[in-house]
Amino acid sequence: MRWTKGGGHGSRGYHHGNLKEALIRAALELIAEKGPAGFTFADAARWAGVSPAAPYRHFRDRDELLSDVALRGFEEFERRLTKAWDEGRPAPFAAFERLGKAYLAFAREEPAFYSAMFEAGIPLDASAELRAAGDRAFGVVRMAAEALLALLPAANRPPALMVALHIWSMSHGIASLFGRENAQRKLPMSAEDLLEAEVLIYLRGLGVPGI
Amino acid sequence: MRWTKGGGHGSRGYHHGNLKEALIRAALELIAEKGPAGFTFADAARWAGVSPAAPYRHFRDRDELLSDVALRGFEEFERRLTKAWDEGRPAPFAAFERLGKAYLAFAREEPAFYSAMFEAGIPLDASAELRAAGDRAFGVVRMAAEALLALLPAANRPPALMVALHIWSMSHGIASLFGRENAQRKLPMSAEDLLEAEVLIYLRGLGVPGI
DNA sequence: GGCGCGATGTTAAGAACATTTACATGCGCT
DNA sequence: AGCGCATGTAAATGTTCTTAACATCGCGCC
Repeated sequence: MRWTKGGGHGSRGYHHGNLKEALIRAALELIAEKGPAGFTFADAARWAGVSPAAPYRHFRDRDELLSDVALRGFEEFERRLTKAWDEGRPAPFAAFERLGKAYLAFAREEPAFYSAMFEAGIPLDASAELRAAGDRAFGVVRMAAEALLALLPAANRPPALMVALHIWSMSHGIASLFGRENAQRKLPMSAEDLLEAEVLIYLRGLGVPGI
Repeated sequence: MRWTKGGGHGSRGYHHGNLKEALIRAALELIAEKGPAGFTFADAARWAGVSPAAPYRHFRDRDELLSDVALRGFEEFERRLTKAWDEGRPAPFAAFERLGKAYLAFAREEPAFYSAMFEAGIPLDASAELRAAGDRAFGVVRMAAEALLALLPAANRPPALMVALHIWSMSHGIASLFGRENAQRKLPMSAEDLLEAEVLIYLRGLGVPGI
């Protein structure tokens, strides 16, 4: 019946055809509904329409499923950050602002991915793949930091790694405190504006020209 | 037998004497060991030496227990931040640095509290008490921000609330990404140094004199 | 002093979940 | 055609969640 490609979905036979993908989608649905702790292996199986034992053919346990979700999350995250950065066009500073907005947009639009990536307690080195994907995503921010620092005179140019970590921490702090529905606190401004102002002040502190 | 005060602990009769406190301590132990998702109501009961049904006399469900833990966490957090700030002595800037270090120290020394407060998915308005405690803790940062901004000429003085939110987001970002054992990433410097540098650059961007 | 009541714990029981084992199915390859 | 491996099911076991019925204790009141 070829589920893998083709889109149609009807009754199925003994075999599902693409259970692994279906389980990952189920996890995303369920995490989005009730948080990373709010879904069980059995839930995912039910959602996919298979028996409670079926998931064990694809994942050792719930954590491995979550880890796989996190992996795909980092990959999508990297795609979005890369697209937002767009190699620094038309100017590093404008691209940098897009990067921050993309970070927040990802947290808001893909809360299930974000939860699995940062809040589910999955250690980043659960697998080499996961760490590599996380590193690639961070690499985008680091590259952006380098491009921005190139605008500074070499004399007072701080380490790009440090600046990237700073930017990441600001974005992550705002996203996890104020970025989503279950935000911790009402704000007098949008999370986007709050982050933009924060980054702006920070860059002024670095002495980036034109700010 | 007076458990409530007295410290001694021996065999107990039918009643525990102070089960609610014991359950909260149990939750802290277990969260510290295995993360906020890594303990069950039954675990806590076992740890306290009572039957699995006993906790229901004190908490509606697991979330109410976690919420109580978070409440105490915010209270302790506020105490520590207040002590670190020490009314801005000897100078606002030095006190501000202590505040940041106290934030990270709390996340590192009380990971169970920190998890319950920020990562367990307990909404801040689970109870009015919880929100109030959270607001009081944030109030310390806000007060510190106001004191710092007083050093600026009134003309270019940004809103204290915004600055406090910025500081909070930096601290929280660093604490949750790099602050603890299960940190997401190896760092070329300590989390404390990373945060101090970040705040310094930010304050320079604000134009705080003497930085 | 004894009675009774409310608070606090226990036992017991049913449902849901996790996890393993033995079994069933069917796709793909020769 | 038929063999073999991957994939799914069924059933069984142990754990947890949650409620309901019962037990015990502390404490106020007469």
